[in-house]
Amino acid sequence: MRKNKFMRIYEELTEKMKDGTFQAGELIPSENELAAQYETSRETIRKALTLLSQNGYIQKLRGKGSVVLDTSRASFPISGLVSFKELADQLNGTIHTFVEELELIRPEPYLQHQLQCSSKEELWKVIRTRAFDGERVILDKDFLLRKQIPQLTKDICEQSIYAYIEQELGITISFAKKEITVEPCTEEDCRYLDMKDFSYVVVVRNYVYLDDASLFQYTESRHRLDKFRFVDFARRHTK
Amino acid sequence: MRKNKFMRIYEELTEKMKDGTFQAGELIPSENELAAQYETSRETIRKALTLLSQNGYIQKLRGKGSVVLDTSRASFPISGLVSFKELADQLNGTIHTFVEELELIRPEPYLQHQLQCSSKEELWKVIRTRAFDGERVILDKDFLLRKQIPQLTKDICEQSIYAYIEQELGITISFAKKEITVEPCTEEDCRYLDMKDFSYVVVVRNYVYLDDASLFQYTESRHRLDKFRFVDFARRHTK
DNA sequence: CAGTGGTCTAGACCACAAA
DNA sequence: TTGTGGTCTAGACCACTGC
Repeated sequence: MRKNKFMRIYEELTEKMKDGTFQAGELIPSENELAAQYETSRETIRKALTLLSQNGYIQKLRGKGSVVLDTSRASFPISGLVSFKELADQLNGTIHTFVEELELIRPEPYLQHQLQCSSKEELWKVIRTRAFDGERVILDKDFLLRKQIPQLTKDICEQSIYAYIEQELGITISFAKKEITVEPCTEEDCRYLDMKDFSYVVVVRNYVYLDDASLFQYTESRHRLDKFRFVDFARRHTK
Repeated sequence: MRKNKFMRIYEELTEKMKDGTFQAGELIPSENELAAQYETSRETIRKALTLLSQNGYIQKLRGKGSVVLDTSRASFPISGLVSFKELADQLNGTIHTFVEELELIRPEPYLQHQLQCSSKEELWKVIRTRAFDGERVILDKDFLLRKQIPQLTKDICEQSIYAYIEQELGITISFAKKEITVEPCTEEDCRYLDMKDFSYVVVVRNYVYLDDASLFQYTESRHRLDKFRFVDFARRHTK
């Protein structure tokens, strides 16, 4: 057995919701029934169902059962840790990524603060633009610690840095903090983006942490106003 | 005993992180130690620690322990389900809420779609503006189903609809979906807000669901560009 | 090696919903 | 009353960390 049991059950159940075995609005089998079906304990089933609930697939109702939620209606990126590539895959229009800059730098004070590192640390600085249907509307500025990512190439940046880090290097991203504001556009925005008459950009600042709780990437994603969209699915944990 | 044991432990531990008993960067006692201290089973301790981890207080490290994260740096609203009142309590400036409209309506097609209700359903329509330091910068439009909220008064709307619903009516809000976009301002925005020269607003659409998975509130919160800020803390559940 | 967190089990009792 | 999900227990074995 390669995977955790509860994860396997989680995946089998999501499959059944996608292929229509379980329809939105219906109840799935009870925890006891599932425990019997999968020949496991109820706590293990509960772990799988908790995951389903946290990811918006079901809603547990005490005394009644677990109802399947309508996920088709929303197609929300589940809980916001979504890379550009994943997003692009979901869309139709023609999308291109241009690597504008790729170099090693020493951080100035602003970056030292954002990345909580010293001025001696070497940093990868990657600037990319994203074009939808020929218009450059997103400017992505990534800063990564050299000590964790020894090598970075233009090719990798054109694909997905994220995928490279996780799949090739085997580094696991654990959590991220996002901050969204709207700010006047800078000279840099005007240089790289097709700003039209817009004089503001939506700035998404992303702080990415690893499994060992160390901060390792700071990303600034700057979007032209009219092309920005963010979806979030928030579930209550604490009463 | 009024509360769940794991919730009591969760709260005691958050206390210790706030009052400095546990410092950021340090390890908290191991699960076995905590189980002994609190005279409970390890699984119950694990439930409390899982909550702490999901809410950004600690990071669990296999083989090592659980380290306390630095929450002071961010002061993020935990996972995005934050009412205006909670936010206001955290800020310093003078803040006022004005109830501009409060009435019962029948939904037009757009609202029928957003709330998934029929045209015969009665709806509360509440329009409020929020002023920071004398400037009206947020326009909140709330739509609630009459059948769930029989009575609504100007007083309640001036305080917190959210608090009224949860505390007075005993209805529990379970989860919410958020959508953030930037849109040209409408005539309504100009009428109610001090728009200055801004011709766009940040629109946050909120779909609020109850414990029984029924949609019950649709809220549109419209912010002047320069006063908008959103913070999100996303943790990875699925591998 | 000992200690950590991650998973899993087979029970138990509870609060709640529906018939 | 029966069946549901929610909580809790006292064990067990595993994978990983650090010494």
